[in-house]
Amino acid sequence: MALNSQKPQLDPAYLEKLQDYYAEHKVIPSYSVLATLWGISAKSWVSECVKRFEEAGFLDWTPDKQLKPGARFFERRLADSAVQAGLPNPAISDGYDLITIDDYMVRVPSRTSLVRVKGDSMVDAGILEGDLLVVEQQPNANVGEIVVAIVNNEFTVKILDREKGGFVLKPANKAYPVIRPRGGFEIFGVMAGLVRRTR
Amino acid sequence: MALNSQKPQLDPAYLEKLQDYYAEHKVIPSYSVLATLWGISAKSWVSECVKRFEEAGFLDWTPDKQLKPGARFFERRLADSAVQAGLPNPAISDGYDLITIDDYMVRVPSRTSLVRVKGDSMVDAGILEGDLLVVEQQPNANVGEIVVAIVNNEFTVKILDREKGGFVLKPANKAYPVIRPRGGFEIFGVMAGLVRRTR
DNA sequence: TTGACAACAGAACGCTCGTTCGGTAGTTTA
DNA sequence: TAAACTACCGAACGAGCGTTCTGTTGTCAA
Repeated sequence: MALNSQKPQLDPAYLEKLQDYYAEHKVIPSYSVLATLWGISAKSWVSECVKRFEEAGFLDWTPDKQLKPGARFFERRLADSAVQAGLPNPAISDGYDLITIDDYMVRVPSRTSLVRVKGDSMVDAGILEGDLLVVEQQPNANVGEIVVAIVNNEFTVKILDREKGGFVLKPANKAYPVIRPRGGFEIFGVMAGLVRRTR
Repeated sequence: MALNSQKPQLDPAYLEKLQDYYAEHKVIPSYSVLATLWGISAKSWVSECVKRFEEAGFLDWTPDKQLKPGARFFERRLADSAVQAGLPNPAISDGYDLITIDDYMVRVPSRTSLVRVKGDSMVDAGILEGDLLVVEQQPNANVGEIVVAIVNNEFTVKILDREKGGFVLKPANKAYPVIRPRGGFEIFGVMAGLVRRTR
């Protein structure tokens, strides 16, 4: 006989609408607003759906019994290069990996900060003006790493290298010279990643 | 003793506690929880403080009269290029830092997915192999935009362009040819940003 | 010394919240 | 064909919500 282990179905469209609402307002609405959002006219059914999302990890509760986004709420679909014919199906977690961008980028939140890139001295490393560099703050780095250094009281992004005279900062752009600051320089942190918004 | 200004004073410590609470739970709590959080025992006073934060732009209301983070709620120091004495300026600068990178990158969660970049055909646009492209799914795009297209059942990232024969896909790398697929191609979405991890 | 004012406390109130329970229509299962 | 299940609707209810109004205390300027 068929085992009745199938999980209650949850509507992906509901989750998407909630995520879009949250993206706009940064808050989880009340059940009656959720009802309107989802096109449902009974709060009792909203309650049931919320329970399912809760069990699936998309919603959670604060210690004060307030509804809040769950651990999986901010997951993004990672679409793979190989795609089956036609549109990828909208089903949750079907042929996709799910990650959150923050978890992906930030390993040590307390030491991680963002630095906006100025200039084009690192274009050959794929770092463009306006990009946000994810930087792990630390006072030293290895040769070859991309570092954010403080030179003349300004942040500068360069590749750390060594010459006979000591450490130098190499740009990734032939149009710029190697920087050899008198009296050395201070390392603010090491590049751990970058984020760029183009739209 | 510190002088009070003429404007109603708002306690920065209150805002910080709220921001910490929000960072943990991703939700604005109720007035009674706020009272506990702030060490206040009267909801009436919480109401007063909320009004001040609202006037200052740190809090706001949804169309459904629910309290939500305001425009300045996520305002933080962004490590700016101009830095003094080794430490970022503690004063609020013109830049915004974000609580989550996810917020920065994703505007429409339901239509946003991630695609890993293969190959180096877009290096001149600062898009390297292994980068994660943030893609807003939509079936069409404008000429000049960077799109993710489906060619031969595979994702490919290129610049959309137009020739007399119709739409074509241009790489951003002189070593690669322009792609003119027979029978056209399908557009999966438009690039909205990218994230790269280098460590 | 008085009086204005800012920073709270506390109670009272109407309204909205989420829960519960009972009902119905359509679809499977046996 | 009947029982079981799923997906919803609708009313009722008590608890908690945010507002408002009335104190109380401390500080400072006149």
